[in-house]
Amino acid sequence: MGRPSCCLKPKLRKGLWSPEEDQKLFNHITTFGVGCWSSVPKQAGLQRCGKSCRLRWLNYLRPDLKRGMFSKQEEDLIIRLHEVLGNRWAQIATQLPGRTDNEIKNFWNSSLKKKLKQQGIDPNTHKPLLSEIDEDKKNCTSAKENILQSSQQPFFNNSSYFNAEIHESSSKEHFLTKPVFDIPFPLCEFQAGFDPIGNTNSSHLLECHQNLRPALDQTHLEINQDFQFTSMPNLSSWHYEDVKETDFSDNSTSRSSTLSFNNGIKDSSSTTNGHGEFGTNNMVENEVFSWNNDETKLESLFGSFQVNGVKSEEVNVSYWEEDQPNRQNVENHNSFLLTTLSEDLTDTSFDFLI
DNA sequence: AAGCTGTCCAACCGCCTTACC
DNA sequence: AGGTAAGGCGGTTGGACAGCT
Repeated sequence: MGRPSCCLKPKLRKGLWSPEEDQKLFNHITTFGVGCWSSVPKQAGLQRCGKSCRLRWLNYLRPDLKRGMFSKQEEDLIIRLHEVLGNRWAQIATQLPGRTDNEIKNFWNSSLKKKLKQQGIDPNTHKPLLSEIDEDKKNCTSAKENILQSSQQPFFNNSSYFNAEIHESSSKEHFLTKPVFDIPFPLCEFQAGFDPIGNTNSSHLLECHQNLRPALDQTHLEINQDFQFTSMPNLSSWHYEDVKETDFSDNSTSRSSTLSFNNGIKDSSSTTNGHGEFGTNNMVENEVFSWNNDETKLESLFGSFQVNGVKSEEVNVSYWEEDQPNRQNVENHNSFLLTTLSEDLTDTSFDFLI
């Protein structure tokens, strides 16, 4: 038996948050910042536990949240990150700006798992489902031939996502002609898509880098510049010069009324006191989320980095810089490439150079 | 229109880790 | 060193909603 839930304390509200509660919490956080969550309910006049307040803020009220449907790029990225990280939603969420772990988790459970299954991919292992593996075995002429093939095409053979639909020959060729470089990367788990005969050269990581980066870039580019809230109808009474009612039918699944604050507000990196006056809030700007740090996140995944204190060779990232026309090939990504990363990135000391 | 069913997602639960005393 | 509180995270639940019969 664990510790009793903090929400079991008497007089504490549970369940859905009312707009009034949202406003109280939002006003409190934007005014005082994030401090001790356990004291927030009392200070904000809420009959909630601190944990509930924290969750509400992180998953819903944070102004940096990106609402609406996941883009194809985000979808691809989630799949690939999941292949590496598993159900570590919080870690996955760090690579999707504006998305919460809860949101990603829900999206995975409700949509992506089904989609992968429909494609004949086991969402847990990211390998072909057993029935398909059996079918593959029938089609194989010999085990020897398989080994030969895998040694020549170390990842494609075992790739869960390698199929005619998503891998055009051009991208495949491009993949196979990648330069080789060695970095001291922890090779902890290569059960998915890794060359069974030990072809563990770092070109795979480079591929990972090269294929994922454009997707990330695209994801970041697509981040809505608007600063928006949903399901906070009472907030509409605030006065913003640039507030406008916006139709998000193109990209929003919100069932509630939606407000959008345009660029002017977001660019100010400011928060509101509820009266249309914006004051810079360091908490929002720096702690909760910093758009300026997006690049840092990307670099942390793909740029110069250190593993357990050992600096990598600087990765040549010219692929997406020189090969801009191929950016549309983002969808031809190779999800398996990330399997060259450590199974447990959290246990690895990454000293990223910013 | 009413009832049923499936889907989505916000929120809770319980466990683990960390910080502090 | 041990106890406690708080934060963080992943799994799960239940209500709201949409679609179908």
